[in-house]
Amino acid sequence: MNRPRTRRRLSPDERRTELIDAAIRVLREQGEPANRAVTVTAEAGTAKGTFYVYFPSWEDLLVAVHDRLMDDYSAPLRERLAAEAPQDWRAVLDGEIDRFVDFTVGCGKLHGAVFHSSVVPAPAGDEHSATGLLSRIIRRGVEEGALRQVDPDVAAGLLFAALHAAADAVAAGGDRTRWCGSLRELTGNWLAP
Amino acid sequence: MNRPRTRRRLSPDERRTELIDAAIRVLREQGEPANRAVTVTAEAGTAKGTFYVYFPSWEDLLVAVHDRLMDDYSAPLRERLAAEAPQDWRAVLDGEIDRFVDFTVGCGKLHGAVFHSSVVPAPAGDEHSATGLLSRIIRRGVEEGALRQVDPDVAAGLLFAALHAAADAVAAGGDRTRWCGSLRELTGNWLAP
Amino acid sequence: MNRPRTRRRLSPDERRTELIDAAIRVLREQGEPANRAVTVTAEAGTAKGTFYVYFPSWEDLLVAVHDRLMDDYSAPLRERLAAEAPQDWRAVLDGEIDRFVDFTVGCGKLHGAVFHSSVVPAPAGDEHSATGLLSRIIRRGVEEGALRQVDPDVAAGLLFAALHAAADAVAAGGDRTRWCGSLRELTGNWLAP
Amino acid sequence: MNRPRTRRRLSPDERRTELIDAAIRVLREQGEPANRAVTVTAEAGTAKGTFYVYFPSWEDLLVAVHDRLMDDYSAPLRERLAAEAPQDWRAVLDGEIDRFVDFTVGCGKLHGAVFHSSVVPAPAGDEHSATGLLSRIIRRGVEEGALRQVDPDVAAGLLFAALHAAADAVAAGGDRTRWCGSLRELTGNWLAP
DNA sequence: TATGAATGAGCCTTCATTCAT
DNA sequence: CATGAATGAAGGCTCATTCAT
Repeated sequence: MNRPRTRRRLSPDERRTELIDAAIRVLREQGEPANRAVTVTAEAGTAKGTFYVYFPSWEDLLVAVHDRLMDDYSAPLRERLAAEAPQDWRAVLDGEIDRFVDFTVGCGKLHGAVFHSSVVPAPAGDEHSATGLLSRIIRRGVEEGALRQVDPDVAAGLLFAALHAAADAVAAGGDRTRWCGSLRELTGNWLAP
Repeated sequence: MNRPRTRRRLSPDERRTELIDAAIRVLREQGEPANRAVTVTAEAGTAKGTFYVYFPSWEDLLVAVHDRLMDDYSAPLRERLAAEAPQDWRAVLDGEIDRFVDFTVGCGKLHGAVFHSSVVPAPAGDEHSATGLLSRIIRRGVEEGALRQVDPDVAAGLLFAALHAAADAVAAGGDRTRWCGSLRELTGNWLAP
Repeated sequence: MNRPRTRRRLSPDERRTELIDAAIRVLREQGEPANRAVTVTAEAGTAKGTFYVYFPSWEDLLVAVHDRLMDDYSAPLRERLAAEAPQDWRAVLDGEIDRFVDFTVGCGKLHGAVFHSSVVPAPAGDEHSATGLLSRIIRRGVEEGALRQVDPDVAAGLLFAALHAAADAVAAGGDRTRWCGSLRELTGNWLAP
Repeated sequence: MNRPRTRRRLSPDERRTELIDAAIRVLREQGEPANRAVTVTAEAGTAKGTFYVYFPSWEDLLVAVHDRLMDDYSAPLRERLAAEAPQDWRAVLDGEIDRFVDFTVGCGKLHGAVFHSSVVPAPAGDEHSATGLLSRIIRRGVEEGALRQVDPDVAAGLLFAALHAAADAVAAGGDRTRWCGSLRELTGNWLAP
């Protein structure tokens, strides 16, 4: 009687990836839904119980989503940081302003769920966190004389907060040019050597 | 513990105030608890049902708590803004850095529950919101030549985010001097005319 | 502080009457509301607690409402029954068909709340109940040869049910002429001697 | 009493049936209980939450119970109506008087909960409703000359009400012979051609 | 007598998680 | 591995009733 039409047999990695993909779609559109495991597995086209095969709890999924997004976002930056030659870190920061706002706005409601969550910790030193990346950029900028002498970790925290605020404001309907412009003015006056 | 044998009959205003006070105590120490109405009324020494006499839902209480905190915090600033004589708005902002961080750290877990909540909206124009206040300060500063020409609303949003980040960091164990110092450096370079 | 604008001091009977009036208004329009004591006292313009001064419980109010309605409705019938001279009881029953349907339709939602309620018992012998009245009419009709020999109590029960059904149907939008006509046909063939 | 140590996993249809069965038992004996979901699931030997897996609300269960009872009761009638040959519809109605009273009395308190409920609507045309069935019987009877020319829908409504009243009276301790006899007299005189 | 703030038992419902199949 | 029926702890909220004023 209970004949599941197709018991899609995937490799664990594929299944896991599908769940994360589904979660990203759900979070982007609805934010954190009620009945989280059900909503995500329905979106992924699997059974409710499958959720717990791959993630002991919702928070574990959130961490996985966070890591995925950060990896995607930070790939070009990590590449840049891997290069040892001096670079124009001021320009890099300027570029990140737009890129970060675009990224955040594109995330829709996902952003609040994943990044404002107290669940996903962001230790300053973690190179996979947003502030971790900014911190490394600023450190390089300071070392290479492209930026004013500031405390890289603290500056990264402040900058990230400001970026965040701008992105949220734009996502909420604020004027993109105005926010990004002000942000550029802020970083310019603050971090120029 | 306290078993008041008799009903304490209070005026609605007093009871409401007691409930808000109790909620602030609870939020400060535990953050948002499970069984919210029960926890708050127990702290207030009243019956569970009394909660719903005064607040149709938890969110209504949160709004009341938010308003109370903002009113308390903003009282001196509103006074300053009421005065028409020119003032040293740079110094005011510098002072707010410390005052805001102190305030936020003193809020403990309350802060996240009330201010990160999507429940309590903070329209830019609202003079009772934190950004609304900052915006008015910055506007005055710009008008009176104490601050660089910036977009007051946007600048307030960015500044508030940075203040917030610093306060959160200090609350989480960060070095207060370092964060406030960096913040002062940021505002100094950014907003000095 | 708590100064009730006017503490209307009425004689207990007036107060009681006002509450019953208010209950009838409420029941007619909303049927049995949620928060019954509150709804009725609000309609009556008194305080919630006053309800319990006059009625130990909702059911007691229902009984009072029932008695009031029945007294009003049955007044002409009781008068007729008091007269000892023989009467055309067939015509009386025919007339009651329309009067009862009018009455019931006019009651709106009140009807279901008060008369379908298991709370208000209607002992067959009770001359204040609808079936009690019908029973006495039928008994007189049988005794005076105006009606076929039937069991008065049982016939009253069946007739009342049929009247009720017709009234409910008309209240629900059924065709009045059709229902009353069929009812007249029923009683005619059934009860004619 | 029964503590099933292990989860009883059934097909949805079986579980649903068990819940409806349990509900019928409960309603028959207690009428509509307080804590409805708990009472029914306890009777069914399942966990409270299981109720909501099968019925979004109590009213949905009531509808299911109603349908089940009507299907059971009406099965022989539907069969009769399916046959095209003329039948003695007077005798059928006479038979239904006893059968309906038996059925209703056997329902105990269930009857009021399910059939007096405003939740379960009974449109006149619905062949699964009691009046719908009676209506079809009367229509056939009229067409085949076994019954007087009456409006089938209206007559069905009136007849059903009378049947109901008799059944309720018998259930409440009334004399079965008296009520059924009077009912037979009523239908005889009313509907004989 | 009248008031309306206060009470708390109790019902409804959700949903994270388990586990028999 | 995958499934989805089953679970039950937990929280939200209502409202009949009480009682201090």
